[in-house]
Amino acid sequence: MEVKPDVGACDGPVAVHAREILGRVGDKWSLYVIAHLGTETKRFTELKKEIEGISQRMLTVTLRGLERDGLVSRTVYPVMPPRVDYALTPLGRTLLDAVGTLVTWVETHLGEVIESRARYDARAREEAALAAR
Amino acid sequence: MEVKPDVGACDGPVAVHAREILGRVGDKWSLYVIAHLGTETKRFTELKKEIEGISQRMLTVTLRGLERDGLVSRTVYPVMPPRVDYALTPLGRTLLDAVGTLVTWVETHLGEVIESRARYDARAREEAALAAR
DNA sequence: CTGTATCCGTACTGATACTG
DNA sequence: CAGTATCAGTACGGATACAG
Repeated sequence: MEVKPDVGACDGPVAVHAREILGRVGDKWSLYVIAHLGTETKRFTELKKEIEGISQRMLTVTLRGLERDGLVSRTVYPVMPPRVDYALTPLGRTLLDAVGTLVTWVETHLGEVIESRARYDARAREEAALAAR
Repeated sequence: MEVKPDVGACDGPVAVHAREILGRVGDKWSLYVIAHLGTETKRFTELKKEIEGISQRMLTVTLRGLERDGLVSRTVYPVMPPRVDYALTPLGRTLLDAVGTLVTWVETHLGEVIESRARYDARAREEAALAAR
């Protein structure tokens, strides 16, 4: 796929709003929620269990944001105990490709990034030691 | 492309570190810097001018982070006035696809997201007004 | 079960001023 | 030109308690 090297270089409406959208998609949890939902329908507690480390609050906040943006649908069943289903909307499902690409990239190149960090930090420590003299 | 619906569902090392990597890639500015660099080499000020709204500090911080992760190379020319060139490394260039997919998605679906937000907010206001009685 | 409300520490951010 | 240093405001994120 061809990459557009000049996102936002033009100052049209797209550039103006692009950041807040990426802010949603790129925030700490949204990508995880989207990836975990995939094409399935899941309940609140299912997501909570599967997405390791997310707090109840953050899951709620993230789901609300995604719902507001039309990426996730929320279905409440008025039963006791309550039951709420979440699923990607058609719009949300169009994001799966992009998310999948990113996730695959991370899985593929994670090792290289970690090694690069280690090298960088080692070099930084050396230079700091040198400068101390 | 096939999406893996269960990122992090397994609790291996990938799941452990995936978030910090996505944290780098998905932070407020990294995607912009990567997209703007593309396959070109650019100077600090060029990037500063092209990426609307970024502060000098944040551009520095972002570039340092990307350099640490091995995604961006930094070349200093010891001349007066100083000149520093930035470019994507081969590793960084492998990210262009993923970034491009996301950027394209945003450009394509931005309108739908904004409309959805407007609808959601309008509905929320109605319900708030109803509840006030 | 699926939330909401609140508190509180921290990390991020931008503005500003200064340097080689 | 290309940074670094500092500081103050804010938004975020987690823990906890409580409710429908």
